[in-house]
Amino acid sequence: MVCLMAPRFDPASVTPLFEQAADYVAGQIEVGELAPGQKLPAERDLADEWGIAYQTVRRAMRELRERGLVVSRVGKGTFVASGSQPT
Amino acid sequence: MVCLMAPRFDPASVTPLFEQAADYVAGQIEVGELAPGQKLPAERDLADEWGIAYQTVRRAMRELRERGLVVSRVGKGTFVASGSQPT
DNA sequence: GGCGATTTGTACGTATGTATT
DNA sequence: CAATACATACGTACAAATCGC
Repeated sequence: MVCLMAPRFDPASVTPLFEQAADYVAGQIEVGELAPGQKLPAERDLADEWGIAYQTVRRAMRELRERGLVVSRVGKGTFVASGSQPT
Repeated sequence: MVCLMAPRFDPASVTPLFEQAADYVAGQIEVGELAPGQKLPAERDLADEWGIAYQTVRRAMRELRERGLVVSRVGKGTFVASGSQPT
């Protein structure tokens, strides 16, 4: 099971929460903590675990999708994209 | 067959729809209109009858489950919990 | 055992309203 | 005013369990 421990995002930071969240996941992928094909927790679960709003997680995931780092499918989940490895 | 007439929930109210729905069912149980062991209509049917979204009914049912008023089983349905009577 | 219908459960996608900064 | 964030609600797709045939 993928964990993605609570990374304590900072609401007071100049970088917005959705950016912090996206960068955090991107980092986990780069480091290899999240492997291609691996399923992420549900967005609403992440919202709960991270203590931020669902729509903020949505936006973070949108960022990651646009960067090609993850792929989402309705009814299935969000997965680390194939070819998102640190070479 | 259990009916649970359309109670005309108010989308403009400060109390959210899922809360209104949960309170409505809870009231029916308290009054004895719904007896322990009795099967509720399917969640999607309730959504239709009440004119609200399935996921909103889901959340109302979640509330009721957390209050111990109903029990749900996959493939079977949702039932009024034993010990949910008005004493 | 298989198949279809029923029903709850899970999950992403989208829209809107409100509050705060 | 605009961007961010939160909460609610609706829509849709996919999944698993149960039951009757």
